[in-house]
Amino acid sequence: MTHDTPRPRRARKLPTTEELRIWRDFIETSEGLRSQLTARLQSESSLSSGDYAVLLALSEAEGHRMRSSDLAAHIDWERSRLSHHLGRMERRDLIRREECAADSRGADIVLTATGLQSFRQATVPHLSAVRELFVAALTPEQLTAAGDIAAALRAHLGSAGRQRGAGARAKGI
Amino acid sequence: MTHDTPRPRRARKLPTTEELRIWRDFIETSEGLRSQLTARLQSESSLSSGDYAVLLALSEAEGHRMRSSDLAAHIDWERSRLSHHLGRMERRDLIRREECAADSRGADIVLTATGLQSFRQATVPHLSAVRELFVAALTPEQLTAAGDIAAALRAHLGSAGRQRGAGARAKGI
DNA sequence: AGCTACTAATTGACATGTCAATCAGCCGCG
DNA sequence: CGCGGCTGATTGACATGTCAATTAGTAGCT
Repeated sequence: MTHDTPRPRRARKLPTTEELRIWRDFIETSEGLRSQLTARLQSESSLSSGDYAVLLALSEAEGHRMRSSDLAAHIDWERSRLSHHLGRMERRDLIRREECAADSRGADIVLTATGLQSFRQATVPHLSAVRELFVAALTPEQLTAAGDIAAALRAHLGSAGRQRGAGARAKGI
Repeated sequence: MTHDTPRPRRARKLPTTEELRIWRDFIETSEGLRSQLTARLQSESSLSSGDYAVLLALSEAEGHRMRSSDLAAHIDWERSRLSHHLGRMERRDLIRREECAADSRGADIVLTATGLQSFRQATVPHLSAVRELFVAALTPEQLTAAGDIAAALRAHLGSAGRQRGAGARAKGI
């Protein structure tokens, strides 16, 4: 008459077919959106969404310059990712690295004239693409709902997630 | 007192600040979700979401085998992407390539025993993660709304997008 | 000063994606 | 047949990401 763990009585509950369908629709659609936006940005301005995020942050920063760490925190990237990306952007003359006066370990990332110009040319087409592909596709109610859903998911991610490495990523698209 | 093109009256309409905020929330949150799911999958089964998509398709295929092209179409990947990925999966003994009897240009991709086992071990934890991070975060109304929003965006993408290369990508997460 | 611990940033190795080029085998048609 | 064009798949070059070192400089403590 033992009664220890007779049935698995699993803690894990699985989604229904319908829930799974919605999940797939949701995630695939947001992927599709992202890839469309990225492709347009690329073709209209030769910038990747990563480039855009970096340039946006720098263009808003005082003196068009920012410490590498601060930049990474601002756009929520890992530092090594940023470092690699800055290397590529520096080769294209979009940004420049300068020594940091305050802390000689640090690097100041500076927006170049070329970088600023590229960003300025990119921004209007990009924003209008956001409007066309996202905002215009939804009714006002749906748009509001999308905001609520994002907030709910994020709140949940913040509490339930976080256990495994990754947090919210990929700001600035 | 001239009145010629005093205002640009641009064809492009831009999103409002609020619309842009929702957009960013939406896209960043779905990125965060994706990265969480990917990280969990990785840590619980050493599979990437790409691996999972491929294994899922093969596990449902007749004879656990599929022509490379069909597989690519099924999961909506570019062929070269699939080819590279299959190379990596083959090295890990998750799949095997065999000559295709019908068309000797073709390749049959076959699920190995190892691959099937990995997939089977991954599926319950993965689905329960979907439930935990997505389904459980939303009210039933929000879940429905999420489905509607995805459908609306997808329909719009299908008509307005498509002009530039990329379509809906990244199935099977 | 000297030691230790912490922080900033980069680097290297490798996984993953895209695009263009290539290579081989199929097929229709003179 | 045989040739020109299409299709299936792979490849190479390179962009992008992640993770684990590594390098260099700062700071606190004795």
